[in-house]
Amino acid sequence: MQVEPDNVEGTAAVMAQSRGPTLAEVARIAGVSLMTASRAVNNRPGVSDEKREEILGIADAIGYVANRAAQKLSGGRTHVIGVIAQLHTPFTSDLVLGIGSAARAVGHEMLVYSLPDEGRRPPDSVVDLLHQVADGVIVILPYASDYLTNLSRSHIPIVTIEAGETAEFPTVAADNYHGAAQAIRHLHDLGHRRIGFITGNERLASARDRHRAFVDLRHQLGLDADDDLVAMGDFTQRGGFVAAERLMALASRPTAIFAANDAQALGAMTAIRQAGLSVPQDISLIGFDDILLAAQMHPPLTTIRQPLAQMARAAIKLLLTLVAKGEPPATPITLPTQLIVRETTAPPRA
Amino acid sequence: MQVEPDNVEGTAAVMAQSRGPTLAEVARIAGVSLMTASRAVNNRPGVSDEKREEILGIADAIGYVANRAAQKLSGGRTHVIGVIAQLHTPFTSDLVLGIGSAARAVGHEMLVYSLPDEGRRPPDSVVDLLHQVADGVIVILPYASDYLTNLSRSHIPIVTIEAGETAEFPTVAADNYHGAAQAIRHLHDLGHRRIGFITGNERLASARDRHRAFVDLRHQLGLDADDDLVAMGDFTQRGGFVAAERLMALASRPTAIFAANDAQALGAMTAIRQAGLSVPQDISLIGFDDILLAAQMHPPLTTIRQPLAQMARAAIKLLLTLVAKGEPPATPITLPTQLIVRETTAPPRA
DNA sequence: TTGAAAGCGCTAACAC
DNA sequence: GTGTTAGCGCTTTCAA
Repeated sequence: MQVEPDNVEGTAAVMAQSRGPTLAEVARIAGVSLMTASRAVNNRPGVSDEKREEILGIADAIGYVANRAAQKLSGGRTHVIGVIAQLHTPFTSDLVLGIGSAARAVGHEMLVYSLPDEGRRPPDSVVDLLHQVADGVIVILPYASDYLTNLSRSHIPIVTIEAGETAEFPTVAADNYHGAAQAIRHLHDLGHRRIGFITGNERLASARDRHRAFVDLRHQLGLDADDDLVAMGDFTQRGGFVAAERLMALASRPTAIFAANDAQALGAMTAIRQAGLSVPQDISLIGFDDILLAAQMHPPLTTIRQPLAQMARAAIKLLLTLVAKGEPPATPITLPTQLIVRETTAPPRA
Repeated sequence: MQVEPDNVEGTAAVMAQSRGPTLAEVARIAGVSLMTASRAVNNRPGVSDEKREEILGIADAIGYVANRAAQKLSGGRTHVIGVIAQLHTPFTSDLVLGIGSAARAVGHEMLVYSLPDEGRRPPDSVVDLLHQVADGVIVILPYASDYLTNLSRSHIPIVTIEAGETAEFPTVAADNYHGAAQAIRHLHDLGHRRIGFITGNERLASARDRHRAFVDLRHQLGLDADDDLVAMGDFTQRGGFVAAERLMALASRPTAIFAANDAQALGAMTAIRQAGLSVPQDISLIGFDDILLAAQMHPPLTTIRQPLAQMARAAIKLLLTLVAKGEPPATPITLPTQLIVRETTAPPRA
């Protein structure tokens, strides 16, 4: 059952190229030059309205579909945007969907390259691959990987979502610091004074910002500040599980836990239950992201919502501007978060 | 905050084309012709071993990356395969990841087009778009959409996973009939005699096969056969919720429910709980697919596993063969399923 | 085993 | 407003 590509290709024979109608045909039928047809089809100036309409009609009639490979090759715009993301991660894949909608809303299509699992090194040329068909690329930084360094070589229009170690590219992100602050304040308002924190993958700025907010707020609000209350996570569900286990094993357990993202909150939920406790009666739990799943858990998860749709739109806008003007990266765009209170947080036991 | 693409493009100015090294450069440095370089790089016969190695070395040294758009345009192979799928659906997105791995395992890359939500009509030209860069396309049929009809026009190498209404393309699928039979047998073995069924979206062959198995087995095993016990679903979580609500409202409730997929089982779980019952004490629940989430639910879901990795490999193999030989579609490939017993099934209450 | 010529479908640049 | 020319980077012929 092993596929042997070389073998298969060795037999290459028929190669159904099946090319459809081309611009040349449209032009021929319309009795105009290639360029006039091109201008009409691409909605550009330089064609009389009547001719334009006629050409468009013909194109539609014979089912003309622009060949993006050819457009790209000749230096044109394809109206395709590429996205590089790790589809395994819930927040990331939700975000990809949002980018797709945002792209379509402005007349572009989206093509996605799914980064392989961690550990397997992503091919260096992925950005090139996407750029060979897309006008620009949006990179949703993976939870782990020094991927950005590879990217910085290429001079391709790139926008990142969630900055990593370095910030060499135009970036869109949620206000992670204030979002995390919202979470802590919510727990504090409910009466919690002993709050545990599960960190994210601190190679990402988002994780570091959330951590920083936790430390700052804990101090500002005068909460218990044992080092034990901070457990290292990595943004994965498994990481959240392990970290929460450690928190549960503490002599003096926290009455609430803030997980740096929803995936970890999910893992924490399992650990809490395995310790024979229940949420929110024994332990309150709050996450970050508001992934689709958060509302569907039992009980539904209280969390900090990242403005996914807004982030997607902002990233697209940034990218399109970059593609068009080749402008230097503006300052990072930061979007506000929102506290979503569901059923995993409650006042602490008396 | 609205993006106006035309506006943006109007300002087009710099357009950083940033092209990297080309084959021509490799050839020039190596002191050979373009064709020799091409043959060497593509691992094809017609080049002496020493020349080949030298050329490969140079290509590597100057960071040559093949331009797939150009390859495609001139009728060559790009070693990219395209996937069209609805990323919203858990099983589908799991499968996409599997296809990615399978593709990489045989030296190909995968590019994904995510079909927009139902209701919004997918652009007809998506297959063309993908085919303009990929050698062939794998279509994971969406839970709803007469998408296939649009596809049949194009003469592009296409393999589908999960057949829909028609079966015009080479297809890979799990053995839905026997998988569903496994589910019913499992419940029967536990002692259940009154089993509810939540159908899938019956526009897909997979849903119809599972339904057929339910009806057949129910008869063979002499189970209760009220019409009420079959509730229509659509493969979505919401659909499962609504269908289960109906089953819960029955005067004579089933003691077990078979949901045609895991997403619906998730929805059913919520409905069962809202009816004040618990799984599996009051009602046993079994799903189909074994999505990643199934094992992470509380309690973990008993289900029928589709052989995802195998399906992915088979689809890739089929596609590559099709691309190379242009052979007529072989008979559909059917892969066996597996019963995964977790914690949502138990003997009925005495 | 190697190379030269032609062209894939399109657009930028420059005519008119 | 319209057309012509050239060429993107590669691979297919076909010839040596």
